[in-house]
Amino acid sequence: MSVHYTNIDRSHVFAEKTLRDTAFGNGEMKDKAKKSTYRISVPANFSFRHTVESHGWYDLAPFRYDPQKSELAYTFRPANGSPEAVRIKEAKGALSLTVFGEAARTEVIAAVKHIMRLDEPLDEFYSLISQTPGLDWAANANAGRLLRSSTVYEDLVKSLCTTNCSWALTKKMVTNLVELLGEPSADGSRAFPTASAMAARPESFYRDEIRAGYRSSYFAEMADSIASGRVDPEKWLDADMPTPELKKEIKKVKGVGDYAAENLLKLLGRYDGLALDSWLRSGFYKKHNRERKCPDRKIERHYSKFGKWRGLAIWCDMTESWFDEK
DNA sequence: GCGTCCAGGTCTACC
DNA sequence: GGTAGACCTGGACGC
Repeated sequence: MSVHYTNIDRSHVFAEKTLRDTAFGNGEMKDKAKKSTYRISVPANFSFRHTVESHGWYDLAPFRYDPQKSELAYTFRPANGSPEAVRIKEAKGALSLTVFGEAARTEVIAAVKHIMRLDEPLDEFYSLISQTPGLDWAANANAGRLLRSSTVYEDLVKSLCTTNCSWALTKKMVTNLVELLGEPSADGSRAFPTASAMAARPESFYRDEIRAGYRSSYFAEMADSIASGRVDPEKWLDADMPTPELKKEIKKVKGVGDYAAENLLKLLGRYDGLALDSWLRSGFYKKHNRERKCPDRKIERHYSKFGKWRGLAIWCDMTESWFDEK
């Protein structure tokens, strides 16, 4: 997911000032909001840091991440209510959640489980890679859970924002969407805009305000189809169809091609596709092909031995250096 | 400061 | 099925 990945600048991981300025919204508003804390257990093979920093999503609004405190904040929208901010922190083999708002406990926990992928079984993947030099690190570190948003719709829009542009532009487009269309929570931070809020804006808004360029018509069309119910991305999560068929379904959304569809499929828990983009390709050339370009077919052959896990295998293979001890 | 070039993924038209 | 060109932005570069 170059998504995450295109031209990613990981120096921001330590951009403490920026994080502190924006981490948890308006302090005064936060003080007035109802505060609840919960604790949820995590699987034995779960790593907070490797999940949060698995790809660039933590750097996109409405996520806020403070690596110094190992704290991830996210503003989401409960099914029937106003947006609420939740802080997620590791706490001795569990996760500690602090919520500012009135959301039901079950709803908060369900959202965090979805975001952090706590119910995703990775034992088979770890067993497969643990004997593979160069990939065994991921099994040892419990890496491989790819952070996702609270809804498939949000991940779909973000995926579109990663296509054909630098990471800086991706961040800008997502930030603009949240700041200009997202509804504020009690702590002042904003949730990702609803499809209805997006559908209410004309194409010119996306071109002039969001700075989405030629993607503007895609945003407008996508939002309209989702708001009207013609497309329901949440159904893709439990779709009872083979991955190639689901990929075709996803690609019906204008603006979503092979890369974006396969990237979204990874966030749905299907790793059959590699989601190749320029960043992954250049990483492969450097690591496995003596820095020389090669056809995608060669990359696909290289990872074919990982079967249905190949998309996760290439991602772990290319991101190992992100977690080198600093 | 201005103009030019380039990278990035998808769509459309064409072969 | 494969390929070329257009789409748009922002960064890099030269002047």
